[in-house]
Amino acid sequence: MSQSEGSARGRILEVAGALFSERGFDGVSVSDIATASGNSTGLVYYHFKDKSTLYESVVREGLHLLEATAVRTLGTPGRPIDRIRSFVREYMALLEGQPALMRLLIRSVTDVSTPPPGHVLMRSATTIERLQSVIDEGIAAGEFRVTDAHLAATALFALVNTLITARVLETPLGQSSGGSVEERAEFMTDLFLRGVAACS
Amino acid sequence: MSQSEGSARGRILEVAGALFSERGFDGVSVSDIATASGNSTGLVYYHFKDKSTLYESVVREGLHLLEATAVRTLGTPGRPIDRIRSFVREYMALLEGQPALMRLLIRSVTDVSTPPPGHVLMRSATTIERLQSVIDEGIAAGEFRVTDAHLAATALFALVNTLITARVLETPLGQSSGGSVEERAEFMTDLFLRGVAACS
DNA sequence: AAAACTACTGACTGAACGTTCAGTCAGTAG
DNA sequence: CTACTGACTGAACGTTCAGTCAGTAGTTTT
Repeated sequence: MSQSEGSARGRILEVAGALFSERGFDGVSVSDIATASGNSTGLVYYHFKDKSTLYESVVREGLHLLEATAVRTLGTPGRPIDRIRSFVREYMALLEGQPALMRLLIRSVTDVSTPPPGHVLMRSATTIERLQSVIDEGIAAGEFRVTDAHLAATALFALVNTLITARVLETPLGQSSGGSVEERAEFMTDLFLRGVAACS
Repeated sequence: MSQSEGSARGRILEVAGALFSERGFDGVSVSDIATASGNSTGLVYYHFKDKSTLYESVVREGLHLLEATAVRTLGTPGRPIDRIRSFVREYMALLEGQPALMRLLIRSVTDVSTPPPGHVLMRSATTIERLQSVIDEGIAAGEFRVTDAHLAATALFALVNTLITARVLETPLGQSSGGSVEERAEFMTDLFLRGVAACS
């Protein structure tokens, strides 16, 4: 909010996120970030201890967004089936709207050497657990019939992430999976729910 | 096979694959590869034009393995349902047996700057197309009922890849999705086939 | 008005990097 | 013995990078 304090810092974070997501941790120099944000390298080191800390801050910010979506959609009362639907819809819409975030997360998962190691996976695990407990509720309510709720939750999470990943990665190649986010989200959720449903 | 000819070259390829998969293109120096394979840097440049070409060779080799599996399992005659089952089983088993390969492929997909750009995605697209035509057959035979065969194929491909990815990435974190490859492959295929089946 | 503090600059350093290259050496064919 | 090859070495190159530091300008405190 304050003009001088935090303004440059915020701009650095923003630019760093865009660059890291496109070229990866090693592919971006501190000087790149400084220049692109209209600052000096010294200022970057004034605000962030080192390059790793800056990267960590960017990832942490993105993760917070996703987690908030999971909590909001899965945590509200309602039928399991509806909560899952709204989770998939909003989660996919969020990531589709921020391609840089999705790319950044994929990168930070694969770059074991990169900080924070395993952080993204840990957060993903809590989202999967949240999904799992909703599926467990569905089983208890007799709406779902599935032998392993955790595996089912993982599968759903996999579907959501990979469909978005495919879209994000295809863009630079000029390909397209076709259909809007909403359409693909619905198709995917239907597929999953049919696979998981207590077939009447 | 021959002792002197190709032996050093093969060793370099092997070591490069292991290192690239763990630390990424930028995280590994040519000198690292030379030292780890017991050679000089000069020899690496004797066998490979440059670092990019070496990386490309490693990725290409891995892709060939996967494509061969897809062709073999999906190309043979038989019921669509059985071909899909055997594809999932063998594809997942192959990747689970070679964690380095899976990691390398994920990396090469995310590292747009890295060579060959988009190559892995293109190959994935052909596998998805192969899956799609099997699903189309299933629809024609009245075994499947699904509105978008391409999207369904993408979803299946997503499931396979992400479940394996999860396993591969979890390992260094000491977590585990539980169950053997076969069990998880079967659970996953059932989920998918039930979602896609012409519910009787 | 002096001192202290915050935000910031840009020149600089030492290490590490990809790549090149002159040269060694075992082997082979004539 | 000569001419030649293909595999291989290791030092050296130019460049890039993360991180440092002395210093400046503006504001706030004493």
